[in-house]
Amino acid sequence: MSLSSRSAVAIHALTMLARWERSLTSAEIAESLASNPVLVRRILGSLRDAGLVLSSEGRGGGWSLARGPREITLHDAHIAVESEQVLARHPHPPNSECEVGRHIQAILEVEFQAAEQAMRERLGRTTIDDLVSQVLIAERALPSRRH
Amino acid sequence: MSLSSRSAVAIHALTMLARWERSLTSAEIAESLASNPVLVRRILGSLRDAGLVLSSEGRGGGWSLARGPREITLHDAHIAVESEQVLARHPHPPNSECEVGRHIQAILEVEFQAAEQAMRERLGRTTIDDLVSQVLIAERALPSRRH
DNA sequence: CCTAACTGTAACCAAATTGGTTGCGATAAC
DNA sequence: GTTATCGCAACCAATTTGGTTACAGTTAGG
Repeated sequence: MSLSSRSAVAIHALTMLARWERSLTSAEIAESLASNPVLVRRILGSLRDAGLVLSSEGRGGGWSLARGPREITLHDAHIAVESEQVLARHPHPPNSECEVGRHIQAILEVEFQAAEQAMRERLGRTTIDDLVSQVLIAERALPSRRH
Repeated sequence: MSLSSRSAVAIHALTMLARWERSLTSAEIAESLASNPVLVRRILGSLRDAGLVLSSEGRGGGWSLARGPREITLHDAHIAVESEQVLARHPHPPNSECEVGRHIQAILEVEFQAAEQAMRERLGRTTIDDLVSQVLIAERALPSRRH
């Protein structure tokens, strides 16, 4: 299988905040995700720790973007909620008495980091604002009920 | 966390097969991995299904490369043992009554596939032969005991 | 033909992770 | 002070993971 879906949830939430341009509660976001508020607060909490969103407590509180949607990339969201390693390394060190075992970890580390970097670089090219634009385009393409 | 370490194990095994240029048993490979033969057979079984290695049963049997080490990339090993998706999608479909929920899955799918493709492309640039070369170089750099 | 050395595979295990949930305390607006 | 919100700990079932045991099937060699 793959990683957790936290990235998808985080990006979904960020897109909502950028789309509606107002503070949203964890309940509102949870409804769109067909999930529940606690899960949303968990993930948005990571985004807040990473400086992507702001939260305010108490009545009327909720979540809002900490910077413009053009200044938040999918990569920002990804690293905020997910561990750095996407490709898992050896579960434990190989046998150092084997010539391959002695060196493979260090060699693989370089290769895997390069591959992960390529993925991050691609994620970094799309902003939350791009996603909002795409949502609006997709919505316009729907058979409208207004006429 | 990240994916399973099957890729790392598969690449390790392929590198051994290319380095020693002879048939190896799952026990020999397991020893280098500090793991056990059944696990190795499981993973090498996937590599065989993908056409990367050959196995022969019975006494004197074991595993060997099905093609030259220059014709096997890290990407080949990766897709042979791991599911395609590296970035997890939504755990379940979002609420289609929300404008963002309606479209985010399809939009994210394109972005995530592009990011995964970038990673695969990078993995595809390194061959098992490259790793063997790097092992030999690293080994030569070690303080030798022979003099 | 028998035995030893292999692969193949099913069954099982403990540990970790995941998405989800409940409960409750803290905070702030009204 | 009541209500709406976040913050957080605790817990849960399901899944995945690396690992292990057990054993059947296959092949080479004596």
